Amino acid sequence: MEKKVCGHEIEHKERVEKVKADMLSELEVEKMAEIFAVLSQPSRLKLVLALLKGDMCVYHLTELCGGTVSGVSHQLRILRDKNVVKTRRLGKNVEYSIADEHVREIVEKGRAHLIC
Amino acid sequence: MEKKVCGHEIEHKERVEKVKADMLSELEVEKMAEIFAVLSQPSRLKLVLALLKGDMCVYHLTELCGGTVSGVSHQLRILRDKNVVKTRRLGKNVEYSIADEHVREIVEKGRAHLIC
DNA sequence: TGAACATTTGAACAAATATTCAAATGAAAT
DNA sequence: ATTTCATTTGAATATTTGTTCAAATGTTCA
Repeated sequence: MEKKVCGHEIEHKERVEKVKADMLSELEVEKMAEIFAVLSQPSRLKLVLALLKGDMCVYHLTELCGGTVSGVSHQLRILRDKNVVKTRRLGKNVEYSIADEHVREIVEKGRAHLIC
Repeated sequence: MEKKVCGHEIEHKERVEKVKADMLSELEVEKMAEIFAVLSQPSRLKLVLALLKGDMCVYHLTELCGGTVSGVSHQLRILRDKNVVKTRRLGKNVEYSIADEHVREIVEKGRAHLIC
């Protein structure tokens, strides 16, 4: 006998097991969450948005995004550790740039969601 | 006289001003960051991943994703407040589903970044 | 109406995270 | 070599955020 709604009967339990089977592993979910975590801080997202428009050194990023140079450097380190940005040294300066194009896509999708 | 690298000279200041001009507002960046923040918690992301496979009630989501019913309900509330999921009541149960397709796209992009 | 079930809420606690400030490192020029 | 400029680091504080437990709400069915 079938219930209209889930009353946690066996039938649904089987369905749950099926969905469970092709869920991502705990580790994969955590890795994925990290990408979003990195973009979830306005101060950091602002840095990424700025870098999407052009490569820049810490000083200019600070001018553009506010805060202190030290603070910005801390954020950039996190972005770097999580493969969102990369660096190259140019004399006394360090130039930051977006690490790969996936980042651009993720950010764009996020922006699209904003508009709705 | 032009320097090879940015020594924070006037020329670059102008470029910075130009980029600043078409940056998103503080509020827009915060709104955008919120979307990512919501997906940045493994426990929450797992719920979203599950719901992308099918609509479900709190109880089943808890079975699938672990934790306590109360905890899951708290997370779902956050997801709901941020327009990631929506609800409809079905008798005693509340069925959760993904609020809009943008969510799917964002999550997929995040997953793509994972693979690289 | 009251008993049973499903979900939500609030408050308290615990854990994770950003930001600040001072000091350290790295690179270039004098 | 030492001074100057650009960036990074570490430790401390402050803030935000997730999780838990107990109680409350809403819904159905007898």
